[in-house]
Amino acid sequence: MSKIEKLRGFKDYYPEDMQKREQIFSIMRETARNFGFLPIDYPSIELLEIYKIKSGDELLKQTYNFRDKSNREVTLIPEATPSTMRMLVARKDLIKPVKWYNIPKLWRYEEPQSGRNREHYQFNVDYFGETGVEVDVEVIALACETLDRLGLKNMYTVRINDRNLMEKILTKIGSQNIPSSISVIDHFRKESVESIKEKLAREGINGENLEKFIEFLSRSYPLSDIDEAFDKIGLELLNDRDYKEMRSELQSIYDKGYENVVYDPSTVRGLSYYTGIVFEGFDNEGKFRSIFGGGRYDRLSSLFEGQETPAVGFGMGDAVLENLLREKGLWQVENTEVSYFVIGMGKEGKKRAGNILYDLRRMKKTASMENSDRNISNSLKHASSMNFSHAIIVGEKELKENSITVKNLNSGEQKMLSLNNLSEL
RNA sequence: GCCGGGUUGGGGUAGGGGAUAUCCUUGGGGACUGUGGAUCCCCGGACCCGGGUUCAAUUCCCGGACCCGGCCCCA
Repeated sequence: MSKIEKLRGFKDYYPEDMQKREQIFSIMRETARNFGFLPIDYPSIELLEIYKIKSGDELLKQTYNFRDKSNREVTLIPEATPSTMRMLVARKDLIKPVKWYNIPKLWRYEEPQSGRNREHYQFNVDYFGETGVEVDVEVIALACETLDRLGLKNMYTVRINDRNLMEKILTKIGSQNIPSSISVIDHFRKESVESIKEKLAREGINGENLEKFIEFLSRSYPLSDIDEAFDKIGLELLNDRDYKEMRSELQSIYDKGYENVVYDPSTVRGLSYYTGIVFEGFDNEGKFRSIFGGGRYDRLSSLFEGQETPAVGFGMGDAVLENLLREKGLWQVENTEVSYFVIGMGKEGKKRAGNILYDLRRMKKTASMENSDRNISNSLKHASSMNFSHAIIVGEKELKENSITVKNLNSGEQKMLSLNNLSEL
């Protein structure tokens, strides 16, 4: 075993996996572009300070931070939002709305576990400067469309909720501490009902209110069941503005063809800065952590010394996505690319093969050539195991006739082609 | 930071206080100097690290590293 070891929690990517990753990333980029989002990028290291603005010590403990040679406290970026915010508030001339995406590498210093490494990529999308149902919908729909294009249609469910609505419910049923109650609800699926009840009781939620609320939390609601659920909990919220907005968002997402979306009161997201809609995507079987998550955070920009700018966005990590795609048998790359392996025989043959190789490349064809002294049998074996779609053979016969032999390695068919007609390939 | 389970060639494994460490696969080569995937043959390649016990440790004990999973946290 080598003494040069990989760092804990990091992963290598060999071509067989890297090709799939690149394919996934191009689907993400293309989908974002189709939705009118533009690419940005930012450094992988930031001053530790910018994470202190919106987060507590807990996050700082989990960053890859260090002092640089000028003794500045810096960190490998643990999340995308602060850098994006920094860029947004630094430019006052940007035309609104600002629609940005990117796929940064992020780092977190914590114990590796399933779907979580110390380094990962996150597809990050943000929409700044506008509010309203259709804005939220656009962001959620982009997440859905991306997953659909990855082949996951009907294999995931988006759970949405609204922070404002949740706060109204909590107030009405007697919560004395909204943020603290939110964080109890955030653990709803992880802890026993008894433990949740006990904690909510401590927040001031008791009696019939508590029973009804627990029942309300216990399931999620497709479009058809929401009114009934809100009627049943009896808080007279059916005509509430936030309720109606949440409801029409659900309706709109559904109408756009993304039907696996439900209202889920237990989806609240742990983070304190969300101000409106929050959402998370899960695989239908509930085997993995969330595939993506996000929400509206209209007040965050003001913490970065900018004006208050409406914002909604999501992050989609590569690790859970990879787990899910592997489980669904969607991790293979179907190699449909046409590629050539040029085999020259003898000194003259090799020389000619070399020239053809570069002609092919200038024609934007993918091509390599045999540079070992193998016999033709082994060369073909090699070309085949390297997944070339075609072999081009240049031997004595071809040299004489100024031609090449093109062999399709999948079908076995082969034909002669004059050098003058190389463009017919 | 905490808890559980692991670690034998590149991958998957067998074994076991003393032996040339098993088998499959991958990789390289050949049979096959102008036609691949089959078959056969040959070759290369491993006991995670450190300490302890012992005449002797890859095997037993302790510690560490790493891997898998869980907790905390989740941006």
